[in-house]
Amino acid sequence: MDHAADPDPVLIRLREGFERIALVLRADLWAAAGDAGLNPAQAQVLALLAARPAGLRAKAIAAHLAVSAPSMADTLSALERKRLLQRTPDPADARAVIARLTEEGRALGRAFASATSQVMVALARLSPGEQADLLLTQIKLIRTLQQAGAIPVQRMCVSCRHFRPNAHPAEARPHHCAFVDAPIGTRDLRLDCGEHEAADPDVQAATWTSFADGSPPLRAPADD
Amino acid sequence: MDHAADPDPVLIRLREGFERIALVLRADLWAAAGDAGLNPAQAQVLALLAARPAGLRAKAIAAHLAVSAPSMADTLSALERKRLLQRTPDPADARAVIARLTEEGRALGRAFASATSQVMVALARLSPGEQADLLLTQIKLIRTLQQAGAIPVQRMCVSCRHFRPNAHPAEARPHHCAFVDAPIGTRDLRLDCGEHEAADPDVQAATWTSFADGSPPLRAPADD
DNA sequence: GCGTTTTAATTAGGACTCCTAATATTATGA
DNA sequence: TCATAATATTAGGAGTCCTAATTAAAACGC
Repeated sequence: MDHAADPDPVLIRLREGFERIALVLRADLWAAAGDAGLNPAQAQVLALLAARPAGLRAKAIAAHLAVSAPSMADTLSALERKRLLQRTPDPADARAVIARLTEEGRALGRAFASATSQVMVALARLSPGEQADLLLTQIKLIRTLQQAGAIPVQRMCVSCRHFRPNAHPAEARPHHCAFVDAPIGTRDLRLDCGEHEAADPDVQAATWTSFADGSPPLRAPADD
Repeated sequence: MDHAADPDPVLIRLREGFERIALVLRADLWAAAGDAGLNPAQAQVLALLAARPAGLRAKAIAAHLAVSAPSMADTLSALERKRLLQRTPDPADARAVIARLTEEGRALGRAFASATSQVMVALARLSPGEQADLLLTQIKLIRTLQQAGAIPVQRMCVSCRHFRPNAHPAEARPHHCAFVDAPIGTRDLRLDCGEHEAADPDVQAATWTSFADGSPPLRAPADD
């Protein structure tokens, strides 16, 4: 397998930690989904699409949930059979289909997305500062994974054109969202915001530098 | 579902972050397992048992991987068919079965447990301090989940009778492992140590207090 | 403009996970 | 001792998940 230079042991431990937590997440998902007569794969699709009123292409859903397109076709068929989802042809591309939730599906998806789980109960016992640090670390990891092509582009604040890092230096909520025109702190940063609009690559890079370094914004705040 | 008082939004975001990372972990596992003609469930069993030379009961394996006993029986049968694992009756309890890896299974399991993954590549880009903080946070979460009964007891340093928190205050590696008789830093803390021996509950509680607060050890270091 | 290549989705086929319920067997305890 | 609990497995069934092959539409090259 990979005998070329064993990796730093701390990396293995951190991966193990994530794996342990992932097992609990999966168990939580079985519990929540099972109550509704579904399984984790179906629940994940509902939770994902609940935040996407316009729907998503089958291929994009597969990419977001890290399964193959045929696997996703199976799951979409199961959900359509259960009247929780509809597939319609994409007007912009006759090959593609767009999957949207029905009303019932949307209600279920929202419930899955906001349901309390055992992992959240454990997270609640961390201090607010630890929660903020953890969120920041997750954002860094997700950004790296995204840049490596391991996951599709996420709708995070840090890549949004409405995001103004360190617009209010030295305050508890140093950043700013120009869309809602409100200050935001580290704990408020979204991983999947419905209002996200990707900034230009150059702006994204500059925004990230400012965000990560705590330095003042590098660009004129006039493009909104 | 759970309409009683929506949870703190930051908890949902943190769970989402873990979910994103969990998807990558699963994809990594498919990739590694697929190369060996296995699937994630089988690879997880091999990785778990590779660290348990004495083997583990079927029920315990199921608990560790958060699946039902019949599901685990399926997976164990698949692995036995592939000659990667053997089931033998437990001499201490004629109802129980102990699963052990064959030589081939052990080699594969070790490879899975130490293989580099996309998540580890991303983790490597964090600073050493961030890695230490993240590991500490994971330990806190895992400990809480363990106390809540969401996961079985783990073989972590912080619950081991050989662990001496803050034995070397104000040093880079403040803790100490009496088994290997060496100082250990936060980054060295194990989540699953083969030499783990559970300390008495009272001692565990005192150890945790000292560890989490950074205060000196509360007990006489004479029980080893 | 028209063939070639690429892309999106699905079907086909098969291994296997995962569940609940039921069963056999052994341990535990009133 | 006899009922209860615990361990594992079998039975049955839904559904995930893969790769390979297929259909159809879009994009590209010249």
